[in-house]
Amino acid sequence: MQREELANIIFPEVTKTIADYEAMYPERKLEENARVTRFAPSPTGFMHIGHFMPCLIDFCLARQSKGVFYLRNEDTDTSRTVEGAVEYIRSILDAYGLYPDEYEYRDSNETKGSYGPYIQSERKEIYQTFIKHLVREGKAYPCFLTKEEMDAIREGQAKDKRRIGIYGRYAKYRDLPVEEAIEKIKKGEAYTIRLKSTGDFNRKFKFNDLVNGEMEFPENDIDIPIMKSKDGLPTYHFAHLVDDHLMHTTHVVRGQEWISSVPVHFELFKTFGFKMPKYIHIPLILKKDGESVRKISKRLDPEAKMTYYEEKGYPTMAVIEAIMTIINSNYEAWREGHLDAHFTEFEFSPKKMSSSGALFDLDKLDNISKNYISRLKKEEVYEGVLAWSKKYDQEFATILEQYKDYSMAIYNIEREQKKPRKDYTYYSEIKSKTWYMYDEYFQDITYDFGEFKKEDVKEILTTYWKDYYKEEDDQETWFSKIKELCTKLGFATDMKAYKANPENYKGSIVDVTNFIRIALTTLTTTPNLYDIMQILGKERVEKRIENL
RNA sequence: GGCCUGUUGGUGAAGGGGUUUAACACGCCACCCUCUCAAGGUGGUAUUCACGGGUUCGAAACCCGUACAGGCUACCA
Repeated sequence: MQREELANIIFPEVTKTIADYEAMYPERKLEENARVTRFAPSPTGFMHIGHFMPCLIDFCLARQSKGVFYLRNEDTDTSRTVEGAVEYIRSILDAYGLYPDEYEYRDSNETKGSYGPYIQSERKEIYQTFIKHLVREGKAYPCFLTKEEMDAIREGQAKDKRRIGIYGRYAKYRDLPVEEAIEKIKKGEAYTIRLKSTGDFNRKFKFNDLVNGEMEFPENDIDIPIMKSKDGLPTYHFAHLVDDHLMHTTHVVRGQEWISSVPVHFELFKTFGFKMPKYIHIPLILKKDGESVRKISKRLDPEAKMTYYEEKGYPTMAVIEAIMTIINSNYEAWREGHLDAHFTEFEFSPKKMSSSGALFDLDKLDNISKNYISRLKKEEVYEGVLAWSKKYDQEFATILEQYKDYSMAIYNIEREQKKPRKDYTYYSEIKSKTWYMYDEYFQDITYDFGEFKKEDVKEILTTYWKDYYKEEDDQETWFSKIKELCTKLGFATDMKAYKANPENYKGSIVDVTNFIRIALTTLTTTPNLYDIMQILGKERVEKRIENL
């Protein structure tokens, strides 16, 4: 048979059959409704929030159903593959606690799972086995169209307002006699393998997407490339078919931009008679751009890249929380009732997902993060700032290590109470909110007392220091002493009385406390002054007042 | 050009024919509390669900058109 010969000429080294592989990768032994999901990034060296969101869903789906979540490296586009990209992806997954059950980390030679290889470039022979089968059956063929020819076809189609693509009469080589194809290959002509589509564009088929519900598409009639001429690797579509079949993926979670490929995937699965996985096409994350919106872009929008959140120092769990609220809007309500639960305990529902694109609201993230940090223990805050600083501010990290308990005391101001303070939104801003507590940063200070004369202020502070300050005072005593001082010096202690007749006083208690505050911190806004003074301790307080 | 999908406030959204005077959260504004902040409290923030038509006693919800927006239309994923 000539097709057999063609198949052997194209794939001389392929000796296994599809059945061999299916035997190698049998049905997984899992509980009834267990979901098998995968995170399948291309190793391009960055991680987009548009990849992270489906990954989170994959993880939840698998964990909630006692299923499997595996990592597959989609490196079929060798020109885009970047060194170290997989390590980077791994570092993100680790940081966010999204550990895959099956994976293959080539550099550290770690691998787990019996459905591998999990790196597509190492699966070449598997794909080719499937393609060889198609060629043998006459369901795929070598296509010798050059780039120039294809450009010309496309231009012609655009000009005639026809659909773009290699289909029908444009598929010049689909009916090329097999012996001619063999001859061309023997002559060394470049070719790609295309699927010989049997679809009819005028016929529709129904498809059920878990987010969008029932959808209708025209059948695919384009002879899509399934194997590239350059290196014999498959295209995405074909790798999807083979891998998700052999790895027994039950749910494919991907962005909406893939929805238009459904007809292609539908035909591919039908051609082999394989069962299609369920699809969850999730909404795109959009970005406001002037008046309109567009898909968020790693080039244009810094917040599209996961590194943005790391650099700013958002706790990873806060980022997860924020994305979960986009994924299912009832997540927030659930969280309120399950403060300590792990996010995977929330039951994700694709039906509850909006099918239209969503803007990622950074204000909302800030709020979530602020609340999250406020619920942490002082030790956790300390660890968080330290870890961030070690990476981005070594100097501050050294100071933090030197003053560990002191720093934790700062983070503990009004923390251990029912409604804790919410000062910090992300770790990178903590230094700018606490710098004055460290003598190392409290240098070359200038003070601004507004309308008050520095001499008068000095006098007041000296009086305070000599006659009133006692380190061991509790907050109540401390405050009543300040009031005494005010009364003695002609400052109002009752704000209402002061506001009614400001001319009767030199100033108010606000002014006096602010003198102290400024002397100790240079600022007029700080957390509770009493706490600040307690933490600074007698020595520092004295030194700073004297310094003035 | 073709195919597909959407359209409820500043943002995420709930709601799938009457209990919606459109939930909740974020943001914003005001006031209260208060030694400054942060927090907290109270209230305000869509007379209306892109527009036009229809179905109906009744529509944000159902149907049809229009407009607008987005995605895809690679030997990239």
